[in-house]
Amino acid sequence: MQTDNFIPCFSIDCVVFGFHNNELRVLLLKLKNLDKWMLPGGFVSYDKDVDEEAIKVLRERTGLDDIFLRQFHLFGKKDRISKSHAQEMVDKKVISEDLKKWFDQRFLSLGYYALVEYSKVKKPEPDPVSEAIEWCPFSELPDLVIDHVDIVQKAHQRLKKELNFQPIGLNLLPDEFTMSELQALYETILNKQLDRRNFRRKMLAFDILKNTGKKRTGNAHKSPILYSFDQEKYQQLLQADHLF
Amino acid sequence: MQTDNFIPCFSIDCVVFGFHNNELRVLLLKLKNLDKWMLPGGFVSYDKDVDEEAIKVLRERTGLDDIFLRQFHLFGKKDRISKSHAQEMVDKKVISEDLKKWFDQRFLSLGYYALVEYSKVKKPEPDPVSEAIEWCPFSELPDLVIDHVDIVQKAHQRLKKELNFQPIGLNLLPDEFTMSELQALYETILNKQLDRRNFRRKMLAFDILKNTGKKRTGNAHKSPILYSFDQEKYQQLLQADHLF
DNA sequence: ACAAAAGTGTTGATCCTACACCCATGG
DNA sequence: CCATGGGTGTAGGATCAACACTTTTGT
Repeated sequence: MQTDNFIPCFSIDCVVFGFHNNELRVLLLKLKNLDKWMLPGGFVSYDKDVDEEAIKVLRERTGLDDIFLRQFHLFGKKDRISKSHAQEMVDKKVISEDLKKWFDQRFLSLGYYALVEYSKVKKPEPDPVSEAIEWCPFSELPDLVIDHVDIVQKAHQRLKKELNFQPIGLNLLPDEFTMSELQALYETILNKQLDRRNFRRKMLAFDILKNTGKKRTGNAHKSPILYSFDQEKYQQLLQADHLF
Repeated sequence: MQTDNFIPCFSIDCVVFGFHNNELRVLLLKLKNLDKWMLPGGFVSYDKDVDEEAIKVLRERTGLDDIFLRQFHLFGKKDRISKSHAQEMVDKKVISEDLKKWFDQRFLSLGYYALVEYSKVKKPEPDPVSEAIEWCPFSELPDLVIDHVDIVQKAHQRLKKELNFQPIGLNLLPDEFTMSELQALYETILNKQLDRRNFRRKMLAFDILKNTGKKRTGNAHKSPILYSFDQEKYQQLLQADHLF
């Protein structure tokens, strides 16, 4: 790692949300030789926009390019990283000795959250510091380094709030999906039950769903209609950001 | 200025909103020897929380301590500061030669916005780089350095959005105020007219206003009731952050 | 007495919520 | 044929927008 190119004391952390088996999940890296996990993140080169670097992190980790990605908070407490953190990383051979100085800095970390379609993410090779990359259920996060739990929680709070202003789903669901699947997504994020019939009515009223004419069969019940998003109207609504 | 103590490449900018003569205003500094203005801001010491430093900037500039202050965006474009900016500051003797190196860095700037009560702010002495400090009308901002116009605009956008989630006014109005004054504040921020009667009903429904029993006289019209905020209920509502 | 802002109440439209029935499908 | 989830409609309540009349004050 060429740390000379990086702006010092500054990092990026990305909370990547996916949705699978009716469960909200977060993409996490397992640190080598340590029973701790971390958010995918990185540093900012002197000649790159901060947002660019965040996009790069996402691309490297998920292979996805056109992604919903939002900056949401700068974590800047002076003692957010414990004194022993870098030393422990060196001791456990997570990082090499010569990187200790870099990781021993005080870091301000800018949090981003991303919404991605679970199935489209090719699970990539772990990198030099991590031995695994996994989709962990949001409801039972493993031990995370530093203040990464706070970052995930704050990202979720923000996501919940944004639901009031923005349509959501285009980035989290497959191209075709049923109304129930869309509802399950909302219920998971908001962590509360919604009325099936009212939900449908409301969603259709937004006029961002296209009935594909197809149905999903094989479910031992009535076959539900498959919908897709009307990309154009969806984007319009995203811009508008009026209340939902 | 002891730049050694500061985290490099990182600054804070504060958009301080005030309300006076039915007008939204922003606190700005006029640069010495230059026909440009800037937002009050500062840098972050290695041993201080970022939020602490923002509070400090506000205290130094307004004399106020207990202030509504929110982080809202990190401005991180690589070319947000023009190459010639630092040189110009040196040429015009805004900063001394030995500070050129510091100001020639690439800076990421964290934007905060604050709401303050205009009348409580003692207009302080300008500092070494500025020759004046003024409340400029938001609707007709002067020439600002770097991307400070964008920062102000984005702060205003965010403020508008937050109005949907939070009560506002406690920080922008004097202790006692009329319903019309409160309405004028909302109308100014939202930049649209509201119905007088519906506004009153809605506000009273929130149950955060106390009728002081007093009236404002001397206006050649019916004397309006003076209200004050019920601090306790106001704070409760702030926490709750449900929709307004 | 009058001009102008302040206080108050009502009505219709709209939106949201709660709820019940029939339909289709695979087992 | 039946269990189960999927599709549809409706009635009551709450909320919001639009609007008009009366009151108070200084001049």
